[in-house]
Amino acid sequence: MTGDATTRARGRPKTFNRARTLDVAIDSYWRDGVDAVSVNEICRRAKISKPGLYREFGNEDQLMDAALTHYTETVLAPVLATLSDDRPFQETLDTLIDFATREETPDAPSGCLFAKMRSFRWRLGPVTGEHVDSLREHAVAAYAAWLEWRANEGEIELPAPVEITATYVDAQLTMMLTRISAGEDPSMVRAHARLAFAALTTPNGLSL
Amino acid sequence: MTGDATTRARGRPKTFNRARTLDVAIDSYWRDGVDAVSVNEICRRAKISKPGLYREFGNEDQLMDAALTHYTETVLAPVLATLSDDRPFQETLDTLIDFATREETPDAPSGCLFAKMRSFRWRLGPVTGEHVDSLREHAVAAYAAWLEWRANEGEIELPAPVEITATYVDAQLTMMLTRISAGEDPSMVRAHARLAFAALTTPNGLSL
DNA sequence: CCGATTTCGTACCGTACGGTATTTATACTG
DNA sequence: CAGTATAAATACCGTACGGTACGAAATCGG
Repeated sequence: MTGDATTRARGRPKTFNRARTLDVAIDSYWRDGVDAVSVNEICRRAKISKPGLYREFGNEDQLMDAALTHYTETVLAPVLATLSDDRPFQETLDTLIDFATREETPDAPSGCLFAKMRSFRWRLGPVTGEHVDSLREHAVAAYAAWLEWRANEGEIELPAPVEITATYVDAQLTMMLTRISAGEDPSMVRAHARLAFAALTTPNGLSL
Repeated sequence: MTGDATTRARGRPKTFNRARTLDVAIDSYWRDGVDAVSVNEICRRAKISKPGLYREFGNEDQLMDAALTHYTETVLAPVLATLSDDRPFQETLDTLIDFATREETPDAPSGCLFAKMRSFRWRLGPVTGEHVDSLREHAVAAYAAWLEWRANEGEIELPAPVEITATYVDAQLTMMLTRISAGEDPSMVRAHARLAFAALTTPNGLSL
């Protein structure tokens, strides 16, 4: 019936900028940590009123969830997608390490919002919390598929059952992200990554 | 002049039990996390009044510092002391891993208060914060001395300069403690420890 | 211009925090 | 039994939090 491009407005036109608010929230959570940024502070930074934010997102839990969703789509998914690229094991691994140890830039803080949420798992609301759990499972499954693939290609030899190796990769990358966020020296973290992933790249695995 | 066993009291006798309050504080911080326990909550659990606690410890920062001091003396120091024992490398390493992956007991929560404070370094007050920094340096130095000792004995071959290897051991143990506190499966964490420390125990080190 | 409709933000609610002013309780001293 | 010294806890301070009631503002159809 209403053939217009957008549905014609009836009352006061909406001025709330959801995308911009979400950007501020993501940047704040990412840069300063989920626990250090309040809803009040996000409203201050985004220059919006608090009821405006609550009308748009519902509550703090759903705001975080929306931030995590958008972060996943724009940042995390491309990284995990590289696990499906048919490249040498070491190249893909280096991509992961580079992501985890990336230095801060004006538009992208160091570390990873998802990793920060994981380390605060027990403080998250139910929606965000379960979202984090599911993302974690998804990431581990992606690592497992990648590792089995490269093992079948004869490129690496799994030093332990694939579930254990995949969660090991996940744990090591998460730790690297945490340490980079904590301000540790990226070159030191990268040096540790070489040690941690030697278990995968040394031909004989471990003798233990 | 006052020859009595204890100095005779002049006013109302002191009933505040410092040791017991400190025990409650340590257990609370250790079990629930430094960030999750308020001064109010510690007073509630210790059944003391808030001014009483503030008279005894000064402020929250100094209370945490006192808790960390006592925890270090009673829990941490004995563990670090094992690094000076003349035992096979693998035995001492197993001791460290056992400490890091210990299950919770009624009187000792899993994880490590020091590790929990480290992950909250930037939220700590100045006193506790610098205490944590200095403890960390002390621990890394102890790891470095141990590693060099066992390398000189020909028991292991350092896969990287000793400073890097020592901080690697520190980082891995800290991560294990963090994950155990987060409720992860201890057997999984131990399996990952075997992978992480393979870089030290495999004869050839890494080929990377 | 007048309601009807929708969105806006000010001002507020209850709670909890770290920290303290002040009063009350308990002892010794003369 | 005063008077003094010390330590106890009640009751409060200012601030910040997550969340919302409610009236003001802006656009519509008539």
